[in-house]
Amino acid sequence: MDIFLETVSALNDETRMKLLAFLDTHGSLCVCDMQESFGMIQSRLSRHLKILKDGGFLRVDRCGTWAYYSIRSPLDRFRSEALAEIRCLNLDLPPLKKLSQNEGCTL
Amino acid sequence: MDIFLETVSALNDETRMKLLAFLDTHGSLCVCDMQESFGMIQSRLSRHLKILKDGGFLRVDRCGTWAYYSIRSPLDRFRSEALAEIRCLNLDLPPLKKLSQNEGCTL
DNA sequence: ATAATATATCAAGATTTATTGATTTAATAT
DNA sequence: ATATTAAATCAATAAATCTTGATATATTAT
Repeated sequence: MDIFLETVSALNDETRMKLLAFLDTHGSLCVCDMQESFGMIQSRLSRHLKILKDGGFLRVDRCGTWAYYSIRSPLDRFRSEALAEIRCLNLDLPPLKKLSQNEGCTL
Repeated sequence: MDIFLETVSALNDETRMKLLAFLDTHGSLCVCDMQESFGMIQSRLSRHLKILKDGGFLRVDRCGTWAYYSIRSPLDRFRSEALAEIRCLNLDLPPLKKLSQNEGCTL
């Protein structure tokens, strides 16, 4: 029960739906670029990303101090359907602002 | 967005997951029987059932003062997957206590 | 008409979750 | 070593949700 509730409650937030849609569109992004794109403070983003990761939606690749988040693949059926629903919502997403000049990492 | 969030937040509660599992097992039930089975006060159940109905999971058939709730059919893909997940959880459900002597309604 | 039953809704308090700003940890650059 | 940058975590407050008890509405029974 708890595991599924954790998955559901990860979905249960407008900010997190937009983050999923954003990562779905742009692939792998570091926290600072999402922070810049969404105009949110870092602690807020970090918390939401952790909830999405714990809910089984995201993977993290660490590279020095950078953390690159992306949508886990493959997703199970429930999470896939959730993502499909989110795609259909045509959420109003901010433009991607890439600030990080992190050439050292190849993911 | 709001419609899908309403669907997700309907799922986002342990009591409501159990109600879905209970109705999935027993079919169509009136509020008073669920109230008796779960040992919950009526206003609490009524509220949760409304949230599940507004979230698109349940239908209601009214019959005099009785309201019979059951799982909507057909469910769309997302809600079907959610129900499938809930079935797999093997939730600890109370035994069904049927009190209502409502023979007048044939649903 | 009155009483009893089934359900829905409302208001208040309790609980949970989200946001912010500050602090911490760790890696990189000077 | 010091400063800077990226990210995570913590504590306090704000906001949303859940629970309870009371009330309202509507139907059925006497």
